[in-house]
Amino acid sequence: MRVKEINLDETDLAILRLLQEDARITNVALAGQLKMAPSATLERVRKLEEKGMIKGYSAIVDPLWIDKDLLVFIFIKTKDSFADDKSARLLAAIPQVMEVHHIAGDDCYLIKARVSGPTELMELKRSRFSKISNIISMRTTIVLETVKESSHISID
Amino acid sequence: MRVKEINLDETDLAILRLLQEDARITNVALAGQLKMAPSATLERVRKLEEKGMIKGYSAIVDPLWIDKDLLVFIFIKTKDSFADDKSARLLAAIPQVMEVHHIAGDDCYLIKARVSGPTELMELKRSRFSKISNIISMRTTIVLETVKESSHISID
DNA sequence: CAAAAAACAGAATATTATTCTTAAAATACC
DNA sequence: GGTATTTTAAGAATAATATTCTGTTTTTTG
Repeated sequence: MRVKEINLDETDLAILRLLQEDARITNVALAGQLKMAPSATLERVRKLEEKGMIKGYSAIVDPLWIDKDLLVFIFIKTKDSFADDKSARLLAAIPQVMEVHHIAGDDCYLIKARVSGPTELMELKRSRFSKISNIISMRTTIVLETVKESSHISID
Repeated sequence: MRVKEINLDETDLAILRLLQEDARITNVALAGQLKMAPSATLERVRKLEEKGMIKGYSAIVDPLWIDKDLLVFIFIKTKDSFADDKSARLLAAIPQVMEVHHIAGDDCYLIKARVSGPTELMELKRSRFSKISNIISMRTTIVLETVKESSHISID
């Protein structure tokens, strides 16, 4: 069931595609790609931002350059009741934690985190995760190699 | 063992932080934040881009607005030899597939994908994944709720 | 230490962003 | 269907920023 009324037209979708590809494209270039006047595309982008369809813009930084070589996925089981996301919020507040998903199945949450290596990973678990009293168990999956890592959502 | 020589100074790191937060910040505002002249920050950003520390810039689109409500993580086991990433490349080429990680453990790959719902998920498995002959098994984890999803890497 | 390279600052120039106004298109209402 | 209203687009004018260039300062190298 649709939560949000879908009223994006094909031009809006094209704008989203182009901005996912290059958030720093000039408005003039964007207008050129869409065969529109710059003031019209500017207004469209403004609207997409204001209404929350575009939540922001981010630089894609190569993790190797900033000493964050190790990517891990951590499955966490907590004592939280289903209506309570206190642990999730605590997890989300940890800087190394990039993603917190409430998942179906035995475990409660799937965490994606980036650290510099095993040392920081152990420190993360000992000093940050273990402070969250509702955590019952943790299971870590180590990423050996990343073939694709994109925040790009495919727009039909 | 460091693969890349780390020679980013504190100003470079500050630039990366600011651009992760808002990729569309004007160079003038960036320079203002760093108490530098705009031409100096422009040159710095150019260099970070050229050398690959910044791989690009992306708009963060709210998936709900583009009918991609369902987020799944799929564990895939393949017959690939360790030196062969053919399946991974085929998986990475599928538009709905956002991430492909080679992981340690029983399964070979962890996939992150976004689809509109169970129907598209089944279609993805039947029509795209099953075309990859080396896939032995698939195990899907459904995300019920996302508490945090950021591409933001914490820079110390 | 001297020379070379890298980084910075500031001015000038080019380009783009933004605002405003008007026109056109789409939607809503009767 | 016709009319009124709203939304969207286009284009001109203005403001702001991006970019280039030059000279100076700082850092690195031998």
